[in-house]
Amino acid sequence: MAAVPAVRALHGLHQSFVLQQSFRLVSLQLTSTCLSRRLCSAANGPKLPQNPENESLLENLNLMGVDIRTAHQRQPGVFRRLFTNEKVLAQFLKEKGASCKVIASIVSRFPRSITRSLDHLEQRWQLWRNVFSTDAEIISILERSPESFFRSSDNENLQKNIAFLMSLSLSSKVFHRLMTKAPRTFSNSVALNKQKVELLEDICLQLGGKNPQQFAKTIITKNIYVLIMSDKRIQSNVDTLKDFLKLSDSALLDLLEGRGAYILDLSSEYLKRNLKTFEQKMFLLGCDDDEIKKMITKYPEVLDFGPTTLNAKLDCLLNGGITIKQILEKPKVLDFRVQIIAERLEQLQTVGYDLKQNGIHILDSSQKRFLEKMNKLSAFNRK
DNA sequence: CGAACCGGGTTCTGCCATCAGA
DNA sequence: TCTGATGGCAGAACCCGGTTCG
Repeated sequence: MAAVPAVRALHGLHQSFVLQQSFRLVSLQLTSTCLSRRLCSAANGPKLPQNPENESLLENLNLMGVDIRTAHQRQPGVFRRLFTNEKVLAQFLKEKGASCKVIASIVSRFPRSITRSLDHLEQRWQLWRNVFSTDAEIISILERSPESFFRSSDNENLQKNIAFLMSLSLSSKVFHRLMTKAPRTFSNSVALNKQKVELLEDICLQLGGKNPQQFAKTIITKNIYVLIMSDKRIQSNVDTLKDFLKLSDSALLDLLEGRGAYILDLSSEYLKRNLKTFEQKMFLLGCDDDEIKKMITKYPEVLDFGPTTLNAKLDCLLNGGITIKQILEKPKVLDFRVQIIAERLEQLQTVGYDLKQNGIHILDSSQKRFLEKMNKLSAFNRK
């Protein structure tokens, strides 16, 4: 991971950006004008009330290998524009190392990308390059999610966002991850991001926390997706956990700052539904309210399993001779997928491993560790 | 030394609704 | 009335290994 000296690089960003802007404006305007004369497509005649589609644009997109049907379906308005920059965009991305196939895919999925000017593209790219050390990293994000890069035309907002998110003093590693894995965060308006951070701080204060800034930082560090989730969802999930678990404020705060942060971004209805089915299943298995709550507090990720997955895992363990009590004590054995749990149970049986006596912790180990253990057990059996 | 604890890494877009401005 | 910009939504687990404990 080229985690880039993001912090360092971005420190001087503001000053250099202002300077760059005034300098670049002159040179880029020239380039842009020249390029646009040569490369922009233009429809015949002025804009008509019927908004006819731009023929030369269609031709260009076809040549580029763009999936016109998809593009048309997604943003039909683009096709009626008099001026578009598809050739400029293609050239620009090509210079950054994107293949023709990737460019076609980007335009197919987010046609509005072809409305951006060269000047705009260069500014935006530069802002991203202050976080990433190579063009290739940015291209791979663009390929994955063209919308994240292109949806907003507001470079100033992007710059402000970077500055704001930097001000949260996230580690450079986390910042890099945020921009790589949740690039949408950076096309939110700064106001929205601020509002989301404030929400996290408020939740902390409501629960009697003393350091709201640190709390927000911890939550974002553990779950980089919280900033692209609605306030409604985050608040609802906090409320759901609070209502169900009936924890003290400080215990809930601990939970959220710990593993609980990972389930904050779940769809709130999904979380509620899983909570309900989990509760029902555990009641059926003879657990009481207290045990169920303890298990969730210990291992909140259990709420990330849909009913099918949850039941399959529990049944697999129970059929393998493990008691529900053992699972309550060590819920992390549910971490691995059913297939692995089943395979391990079978392997353990062949070497005569006594799960009742030795405990079930062995199921919660990496493949490497499990294999090592199995080898030892087999060797021991041969003696 | 092995067991147990603990936390970290991966992963998240593509579509829809709404609103403001042209 | 059309378009672009923006916010929000659904969807849904798994694996690894460092460190501490006994």
